[in-house]
Amino acid sequence: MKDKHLRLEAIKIIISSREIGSQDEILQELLKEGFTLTQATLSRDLKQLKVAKAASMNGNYVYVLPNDTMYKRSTSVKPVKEMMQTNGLLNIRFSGNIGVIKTRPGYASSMAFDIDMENIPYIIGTVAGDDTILLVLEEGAPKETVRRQIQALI
Amino acid sequence: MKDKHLRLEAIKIIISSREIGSQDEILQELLKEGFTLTQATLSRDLKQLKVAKAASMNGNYVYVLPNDTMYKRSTSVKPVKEMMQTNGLLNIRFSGNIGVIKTRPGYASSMAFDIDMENIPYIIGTVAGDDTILLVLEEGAPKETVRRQIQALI
DNA sequence: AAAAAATAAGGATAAATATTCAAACTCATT
DNA sequence: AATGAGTTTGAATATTTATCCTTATTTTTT
Repeated sequence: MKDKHLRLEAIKIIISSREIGSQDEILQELLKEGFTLTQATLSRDLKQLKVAKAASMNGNYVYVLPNDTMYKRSTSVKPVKEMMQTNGLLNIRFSGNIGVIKTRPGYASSMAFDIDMENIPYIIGTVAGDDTILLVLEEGAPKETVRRQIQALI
Repeated sequence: MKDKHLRLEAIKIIISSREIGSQDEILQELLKEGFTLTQATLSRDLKQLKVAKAASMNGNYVYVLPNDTMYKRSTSVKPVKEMMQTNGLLNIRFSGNIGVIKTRPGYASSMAFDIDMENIPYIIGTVAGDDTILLVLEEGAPKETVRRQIQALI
C-alpha cells in the first residue's frame, strides 16, 4: 500500500531508538504508531531493510540497522580482485552510455580505482559512491564488450 | 571442552569465508572440519561470538561477524511523523536517462540510501555526494513516474 | 581429596522467524 | 473498460533458532 514507505521509516526509527529483541515487540511499537500488520509482513520488511539480529552485551538479542552495524564480511583487507571473487560482483547493467556496477557496501571506490587502472577501452571515466559505480562509456560503445572486460578483471 | 576455543575460531573462519545462511549449514562445515556438535550448542556459540544474521543483497540471509566494538545506537526520541518532515528534498531534474536530485547539504547519502531500499522501478542505481544524488534510469523510463515515486517517498 | 561451583553440552521443545500460497490491489498498456 | 504484469499482504505453515532441563566434565575451594 502507500503506507509501506512510512512503515519502513517507522521501523527504522523504532529499531534505532531502543533495544528490541523480537519481531513481536516491533509489532507492538508499530501498533502504537498506528501501523497494523502481521509478523509475516514485518519479516519481509526487515529483510528489505537489511536489518540484522545480533547478540548484545546484556545477553539479549537486538535488532540493528545496517548503518549502525559494524559488521563486515571478511576479517582481512583483501585486494579488490580477490574480494570480487569471494564476495561476488553484484551486477552490471547498462542504460544508454552509462553503466552501473553494484558492489558490496564500501567497496565501490577501490573497485573503481582498479577499473581506472586497467584502462579499459570505451570507458571514459568512473564515479563511485559507497556501493555503486557509474561508468561513463563512449557513445555507441559495445556494452557486451565492456561487460566482458569488467568481468575479465575479476 | 577444551575444543571450544578452537571451535569458535573455526566458526569465525567459516562465516567470514563464505556466505552461509543457516545454522545447519554452519554445522555441516564444522563437521567437515571435524567438530561434532548440535544446533543448540552452535546457537550458544553464535550468541557468544555476537554473530548476526542479516539479509544480503542477493536476497538471502547471511551470518556476519561483528567489528571490534560496541553497537552504536542513535537515541532519537522524536515521534515518527515529525522525523519524516525533516528530510530536505530540494528538487529533481532529468537529462537523458540521468536524474539529478538536489538536497540540503549532508542529506544526499541518507536519502539515496532510502531510495535504494525502496527498490523503485526504473531506477537502476544511485550515487550520492553531499547534496546531490545521481539516479540512473532504465532506458526509456517514464520520468514523471519516477519523479512521483521519489516524492512519495518523502 | 572431596565438595562446591562453574562451564559445556545434548535432547527435546518452545519460541521466533521465513516462506508458501492465495487473494486483493495498483498501474501501465491495449 | 479489460488485460496483464508486478506489488503487497495475511493466514497458515515450514523452517530455523533459542532456551529449558538434565547430565557430564572441568575448575576452584575447603
